[in-house]
Amino acid sequence: MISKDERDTSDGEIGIQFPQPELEPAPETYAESCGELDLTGLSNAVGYVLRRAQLAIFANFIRRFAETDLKPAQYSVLLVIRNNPGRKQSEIAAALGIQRTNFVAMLDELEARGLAARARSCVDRRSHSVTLTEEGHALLARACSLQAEQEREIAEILGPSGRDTLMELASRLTNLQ
Amino acid sequence: MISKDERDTSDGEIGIQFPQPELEPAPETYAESCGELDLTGLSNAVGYVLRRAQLAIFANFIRRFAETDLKPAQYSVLLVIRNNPGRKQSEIAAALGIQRTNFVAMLDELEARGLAARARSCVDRRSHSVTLTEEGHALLARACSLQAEQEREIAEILGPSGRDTLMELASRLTNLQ
DNA sequence: GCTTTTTGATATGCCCAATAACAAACATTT
DNA sequence: AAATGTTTGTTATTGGGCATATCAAAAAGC
Repeated sequence: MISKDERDTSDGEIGIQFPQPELEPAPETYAESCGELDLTGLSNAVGYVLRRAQLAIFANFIRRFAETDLKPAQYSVLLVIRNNPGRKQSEIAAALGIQRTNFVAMLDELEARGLAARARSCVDRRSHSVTLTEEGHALLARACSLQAEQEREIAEILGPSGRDTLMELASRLTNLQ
Repeated sequence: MISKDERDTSDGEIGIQFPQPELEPAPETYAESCGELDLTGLSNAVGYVLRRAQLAIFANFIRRFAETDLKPAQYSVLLVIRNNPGRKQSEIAAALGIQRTNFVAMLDELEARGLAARARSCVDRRSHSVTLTEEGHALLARACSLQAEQEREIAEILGPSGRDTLMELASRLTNLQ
């Protein structure tokens, strides 16, 4: 450890959890090798590659969805609400794999933006029936077409059958214990 | 919006950014439909499916790596350091797509745990050459074998060619703009 | 009636990522 | 050599995502 007294300061760039997909043979000498770094072991890791791909897609999503100011998570919430109107807050959250407790703030924001609405259930006065507002429907419609564009771009990169294959293979991994 | 005065309280379960991969036909009636929710649009989204898969792999990773107390990000850092010993702190960070600024704390912890070490470079007194300690090498060796096990499990699920295909397809997406 | 469970909510903490600002060391220019 | 600019590691701060513990109101079970 280097003492806190001998330190400097300045600043940054991107920032992702896992390395860039650039692979080069490893330097056999100890130190002063220049150029790209060796990423052996990472570029071979399925988790690493999938994460990189997923982050790229999300970044692309954010860019495409800038006009809607929707993040992937918000988009997914709106979608599920639209497809399951009137469901309980906790049901929507569970379907999304989001904890009830963390879903509160998400819904708060969507509600504050006038996209979704809570209503006390007549059947069970504890629960809230969640629905989309008209603005919610309108924005989601726009968002869906944006997402369709993204899917089209992805399909172009992977090829139609490539896309299907990727979806099928990735789906299998969801059941990993 | 429901007033803050009419509220209750309790608790949680899993919690992932995106919905579960269970798809069922959508309910055409407005409210009281029971059973699984309709996830149309999400289960068709490449980003969603990839994220679910990646999270499953990471969760599996955490479980497998419990004995090492290494998170995926830490494992990746140790790997890159081992493969590129003596490199500057900022080089390691950049290779991992981590910002210099966020890499400091990560390295701090690895150093505090005696797994990695910083050393002032003789060439450039600003920079720190990063290396693994002996314990770092030992732990990483163990970790690598754990990761190999995971890759084997994944290959079993995907089939040998399936794994290759997935890696190839996912890699292509990394270049999405 | 009493107890347990469900539901929405609050508070809090951790991890990861982004941004701004800084000081020391270097590099460049004149 | 002095002034200027850049790189490097660092701090501080912020925000998002996820987890946990706890709570009160309502409902369900006994």
